[in-house]
Amino acid sequence: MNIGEASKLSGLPPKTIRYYETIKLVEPAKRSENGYRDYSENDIEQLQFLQRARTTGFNIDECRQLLDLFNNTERQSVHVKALVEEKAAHVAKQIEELKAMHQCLVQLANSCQSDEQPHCAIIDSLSQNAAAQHSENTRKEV
Amino acid sequence: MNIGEASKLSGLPPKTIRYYETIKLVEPAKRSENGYRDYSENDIEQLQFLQRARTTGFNIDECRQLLDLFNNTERQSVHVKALVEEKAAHVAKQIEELKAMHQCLVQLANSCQSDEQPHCAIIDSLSQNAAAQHSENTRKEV
DNA sequence: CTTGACCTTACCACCACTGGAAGGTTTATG
DNA sequence: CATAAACCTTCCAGTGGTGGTAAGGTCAAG
Repeated sequence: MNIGEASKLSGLPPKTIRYYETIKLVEPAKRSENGYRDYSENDIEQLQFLQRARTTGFNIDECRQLLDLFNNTERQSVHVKALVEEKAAHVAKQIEELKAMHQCLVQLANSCQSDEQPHCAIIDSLSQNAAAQHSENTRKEV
Repeated sequence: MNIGEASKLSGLPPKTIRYYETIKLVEPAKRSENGYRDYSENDIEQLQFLQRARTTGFNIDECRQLLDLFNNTERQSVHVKALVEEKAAHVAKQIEELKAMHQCLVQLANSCQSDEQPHCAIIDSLSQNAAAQHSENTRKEV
């Protein structure tokens, strides 16, 4: 089957499938006589696996490891779980960072009196002395 | 002052400062007779402003807008606030997405019996039919 | 005089694609 | 049968925000 159909079945754009081949994430597909890539059922499975793993949040390197485990019938499930848990911990950390960032943004927004005047506590806060936002009269000594 | 000191005062690596110049995020710095970049107090302020805005989570394009507002004494604080609130909403959305991803990973990890056997519910779940994980005897008809 | 710490430009690499150009092949339609 | 549309191919460039390196100029200290 051609790359177009493989794309539909796997949910990955043709470009991405070719890209995965160039970075050796998947084996190069067989070629038909006309030079077109020709995908087997097994190839499709791998591509679907990758599509799911990517949308689940694994990056290419992690997908490579998962795919190795996927293709290795000697695998031990404890290894797979370790990989997933590591990833979960990483995502949890990202969430914490974003929460902090969000909190910071909300505080900034709240500090602004939001009118047609040029004076803005957000600008003050991002400029010069971050301490300024802690004093009530956020004065413009700049 | 040279770029090294500007770097220390602003918290931005010299590379990043030069990069900001090439993408015209900041005005090109004056040059000393020897060709070295020469930074003024005002330049440092702008760089510090950028450093804070970046670590607060604004990307380059958003920094460009913030910097315009920073430099525009005719600004209306309501515009600044709008920018920050938009960003906060965006970050909130990112957090939700990551939470969903985290939830998915945790479920995957929990579904795995984690032993030395090759059979693994995580692999099953990422491969072929996601429905397989719902049946108890996740058989290998593949 | 030499060493080392700075500075300069310019280029490649990263991640995970995505878009486009230029060209070959197949299929559908007139 | 001619042509056009829809495929397919490879290759090149760009994204964001640096990091790293190279090759070279400048400056201060011993």
